[in-house]
Amino acid sequence: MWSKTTEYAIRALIYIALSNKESRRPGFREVAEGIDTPVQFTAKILQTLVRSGLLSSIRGKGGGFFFGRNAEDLKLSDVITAFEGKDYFIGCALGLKECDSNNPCPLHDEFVEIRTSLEVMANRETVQGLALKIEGGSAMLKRG
Amino acid sequence: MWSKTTEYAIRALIYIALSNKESRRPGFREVAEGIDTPVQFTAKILQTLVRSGLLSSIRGKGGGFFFGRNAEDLKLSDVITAFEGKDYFIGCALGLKECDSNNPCPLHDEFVEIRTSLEVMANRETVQGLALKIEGGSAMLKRG
DNA sequence: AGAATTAAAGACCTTTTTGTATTTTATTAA
DNA sequence: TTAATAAAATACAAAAAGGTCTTTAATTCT
Repeated sequence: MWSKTTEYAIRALIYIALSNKESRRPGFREVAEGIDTPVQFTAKILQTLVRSGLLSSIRGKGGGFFFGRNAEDLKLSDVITAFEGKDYFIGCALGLKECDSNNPCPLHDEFVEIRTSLEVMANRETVQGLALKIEGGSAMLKRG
Repeated sequence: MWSKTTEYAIRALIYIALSNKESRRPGFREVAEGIDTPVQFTAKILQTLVRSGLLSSIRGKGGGFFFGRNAEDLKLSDVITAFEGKDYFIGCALGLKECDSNNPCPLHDEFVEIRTSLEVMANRETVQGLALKIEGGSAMLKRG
C-alpha cells in the first residue's frame, strides 16, 4: 500500500509515543530494537521526521526522540504524505496524468471511493491513538 | 497503490481487448503508442502476461497480442497478483510478518476493511468490462 | 527459398528504494 | 575540561524497479 519507509516510520513513532508516556526519550537504537527494523535505516527515517517537524529530538546524554507539546496528536496522513508525497491520496489507479470525474480512467469512480476511505482513516487515526491500542493490549507492534 | 508495471499492464490489456473487438491483434509498438508507455518496457510486460497465460500472442506477419476464447473475462485481481505477488491482498499495513485478528497491528481492523474493498473491486472488474466503459465513452485511457 | 514482419529472449543501463558504516556535532555529567 | 553519550551528517553499497537495445526465433507472403 505504501513503502517500507512509511511502515517503519509509523511503527517507530508509535514506539516513541509509548516511551514518552513513561517519560522516556528512546534513542534510535532502542527504537529499531523495539520495532524490529534496521538500525541505521531507522535512524535515517527518524532524522527525516525531525527535519519535517513531525518529531523532536535532543542530542547528547539523556537525549533521544520525543513529541513536543505542540505535536501531541500526529495524524497518520501527515506521516504518510511526508514520505509518499503530498499527492499520495490523489493519484490515478492506472497512472494517468489527467484523471478526474470529467476525464476518468475506467477505474476512477470505484478507486476514488477506496482511496477516500484510506484517506479518511489516515486523517482520523493518530500516532498517539494507535499507541493507546497497544497500551490497552488490543494490538501489537511485534510478535507476541 | 501498486507498481507502474501493474498500471501499464492493465492499460495495455484494455487496449488489446478493444483492438480485438475490431478483429485486430496489435503489436507491442501499437499498444505502447496507444497507452502512452515506454515501448520496450511495454513489450516486456506483455511477454510476462503471455508467459503467465493471461494473454496470447502470435509471431510473424499479421501477428500480435490477443485474448483467446478461454480467457475472455480476465479479472483485474489476476493481473494485479501476477505482478504484485499472490500475497498482495494479504499484507499488513505496517509490514508486520504476523498480523491477523489474533495478533493485530493497531491498524489491522480498519486496514482489512479497505484492503478487502480493493480486493472485491479487483475480483469484480475485468479487463473486458473496463474496455466496455471506454467503448461506451464513459471513460478514457488517454487524454481526450 | 528469401525477404519482411513480429514476438521472445537476453544483456544492459538508470533510478529509486532499502540498508550499512563512519565521521561530526551537540549535550551532559563528572 | 574531559569523557561519555546521542543525534546529525555523510558517504557507500546492495537490491529492486523502471527502462533501453540488440539478437534470435517464429510466421507469413512473395
